[in-house]
Amino acid sequence: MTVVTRFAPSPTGMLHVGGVRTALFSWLYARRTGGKFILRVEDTDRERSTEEAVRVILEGMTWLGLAADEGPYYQTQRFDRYRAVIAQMLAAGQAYHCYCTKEELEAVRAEQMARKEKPRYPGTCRAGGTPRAGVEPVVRFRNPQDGAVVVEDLVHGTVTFQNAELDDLIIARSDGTPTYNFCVVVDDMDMGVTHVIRGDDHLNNTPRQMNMLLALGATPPTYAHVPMILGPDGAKLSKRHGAVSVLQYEEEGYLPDALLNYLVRLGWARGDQEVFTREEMIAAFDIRDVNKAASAFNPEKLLWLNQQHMMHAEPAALVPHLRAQLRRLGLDSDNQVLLEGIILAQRERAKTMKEMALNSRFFFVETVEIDPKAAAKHFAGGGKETLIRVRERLAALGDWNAASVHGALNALAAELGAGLGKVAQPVRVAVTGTAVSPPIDLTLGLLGRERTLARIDAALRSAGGG
RNA sequence: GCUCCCUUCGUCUAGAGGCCCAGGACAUAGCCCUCUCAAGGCUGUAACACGGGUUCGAAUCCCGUAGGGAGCGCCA
Repeated sequence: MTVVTRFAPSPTGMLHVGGVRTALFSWLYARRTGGKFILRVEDTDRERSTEEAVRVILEGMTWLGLAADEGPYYQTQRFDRYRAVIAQMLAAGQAYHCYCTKEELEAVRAEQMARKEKPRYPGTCRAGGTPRAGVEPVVRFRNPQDGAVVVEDLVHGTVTFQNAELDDLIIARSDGTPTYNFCVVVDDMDMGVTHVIRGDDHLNNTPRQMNMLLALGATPPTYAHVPMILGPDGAKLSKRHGAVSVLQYEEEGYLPDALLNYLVRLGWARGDQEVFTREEMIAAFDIRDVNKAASAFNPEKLLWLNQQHMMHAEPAALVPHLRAQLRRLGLDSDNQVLLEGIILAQRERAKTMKEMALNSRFFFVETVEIDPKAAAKHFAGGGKETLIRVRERLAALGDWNAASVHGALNALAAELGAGLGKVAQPVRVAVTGTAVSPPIDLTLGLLGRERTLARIDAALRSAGGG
């Protein structure tokens, strides 16, 4: 049997890392087993669903490279089908009309709570409700009253629910629209979903859904309820910490593969391996190995992993990411050699592509502004004189590349009887404006002779007569 | 309140009765390397929630307790 998984987000909020991780698990499981991955947008709550949220879901999935084999389906486009199934269940006696009003039910609930009982529908209309003037009935599913439902969950193991604990849930509102638990059941059945991978906040819904599936003559899928992701402080993920749109990670300069790698390791591991390529993840992942406990989102580790991916990636593959970040700064270049050179020089000193772009601005601007503190430290005490001599040597260089620059600076340092630092720092400040940059030879090699000399001249002028 | 779920270093995790006075990673501290910053290497601090069992032997099995979470909606 071919595995069919699905990701079914509801567009009532931003797609955040929690949703992305369940999507990732579903996608990985499908890829791993050679199955099919479906995207389904659960937009039956028309008041809270937004176009914007749908857009983030679609763009986010694309950015992450979690392509769906089928879909996106929209539940709002399947209302006819839901209505037909409801009619069928009504006719078969598997569902019934309930004329109780919200007010009455709320009163009952309050009493039950006062008596410290589990609030539940008392079954007033189960034996046959009486139509009342002015009351549009809802439709309830006739849940079995005896026996138990056993969920063989792939991550939690066997979980048993007594039917006596379950009441008759509403599957259609008084305005005729179907409710969530019912739509899920019909969709999973119609779409041939074999494995439902979702957040464990749905574990309690599972027995009801299974009962409906059974009533409809369908075989319930296999379930896997994965733990939630907590904020960095261990509290539930909310807008206040961590729960930002996935697209925000793109803006911040994270690589999709790094985010995915981080997320897959939240609740799952294979021995001691930390860094996974997409292919390695697919080859190693099994939903059965996912942990049961919730885990806290750790931004520092994500940062570390992002850098790991930056360092392991082909420089050419990072060029589009660098350019995208440069454009955000109002800079750009199509010089492939320069861009790849910068990536090679900067990737071990930046944790995100955004940071890399920020640190590389001096390669793309005409003139740099020199940090006064850096100037004070490195142009004083002979620094300026050193700079003059460096300029002479560099101007006289035949070939201009990292190796020749390296040779010239080293030779000068040796002649001065000083460490390379004495020579490199003044130059670094002059050409980059700060005391921090990639190795000086690489930096000058990429910058080019013209700009290097011009910046040294400018620095010399600004350093004045002192 | 009731039902269901969960519990190894600050964080993510390895661990499926002896290999564990608990291993790796992030973070953190120190050292090394070094033209700056990094990256990298080495070393350190740091955990089996608690209490009972079962067993020759338990982080691993069982039962409680505590703590956390979810559900109990004409939300998804």
